[in-house]
Amino acid sequence: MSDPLSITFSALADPTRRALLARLSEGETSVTELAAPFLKEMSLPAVTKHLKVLEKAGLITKSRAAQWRPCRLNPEPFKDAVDWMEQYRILWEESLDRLGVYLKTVTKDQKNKKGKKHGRKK
Amino acid sequence: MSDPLSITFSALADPTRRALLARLSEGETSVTELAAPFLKEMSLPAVTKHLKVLEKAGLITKSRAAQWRPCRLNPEPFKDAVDWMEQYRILWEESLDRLGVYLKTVTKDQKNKKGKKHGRKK
DNA sequence: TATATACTTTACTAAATGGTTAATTAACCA
DNA sequence: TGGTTAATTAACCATTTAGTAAAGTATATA
Repeated sequence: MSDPLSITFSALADPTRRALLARLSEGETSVTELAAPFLKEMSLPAVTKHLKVLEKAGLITKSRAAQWRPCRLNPEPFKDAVDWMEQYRILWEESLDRLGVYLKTVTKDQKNKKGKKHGRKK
Repeated sequence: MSDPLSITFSALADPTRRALLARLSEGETSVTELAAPFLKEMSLPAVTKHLKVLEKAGLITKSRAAQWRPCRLNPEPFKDAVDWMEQYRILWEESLDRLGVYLKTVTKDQKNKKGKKHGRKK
């Protein structure tokens, strides 16, 4: 699993990393400041590792300023992931629509039925 | 890592699984037919496992018809993932724009410079 | 120079992931 | 009944992932 899209989705598949990205969408910050909200749940090296995952996915970049490593967002790989999803979102919403139409057809004379599952026929 | 969004992104973080979803966006099919394009690269049980990952993420559902298990797409969790991404896409495209403006400011009197890195000042 | 701050690296562990082969279940068909 | 097709389950293995504690590096500051 080494293709860029997989690496991006994999990086996004963790709540800590998504929270780090959310924080970074407000602007550049240091590792310590990024880590602060998580230090009750995990250690600083754990956050460093998460940042490394994001960095390898190309979602963030680190620079150097004295002893700090300011991190900033790099949205490009993110855009590729959105593009992949949008490509199918359309199709899938259509298929949802088709399902909707189908359900409407099937249920149009069953207006008093409440349960979504286990509905008996006729 | 057990929250729905993480499970969804994790399910998408594999090229085989994305290809399975792509195939399913054309319509319902059996496991054997879904597996066919991958049987040079991996075994049928491997595909079954991938389908199980997609199923646990709620991205597909399986029904039964004789000895076949037709699979179909279930786009709902996928939409949640798109929604999360869209939420930040806007912000991040804005930040790209800001970076673009900034770079334009910085480089407007350096039109003959070629290297992006290691550029000497003045 | 010594100490504090900001981080990273190393070495280790437990659990999850992605694959295998072989056996098993389930339905259909002759 | 016996055989074929469709798919899953079981048992196993190697690799990756996510965390830890402790040591190390680099910069600033007193």
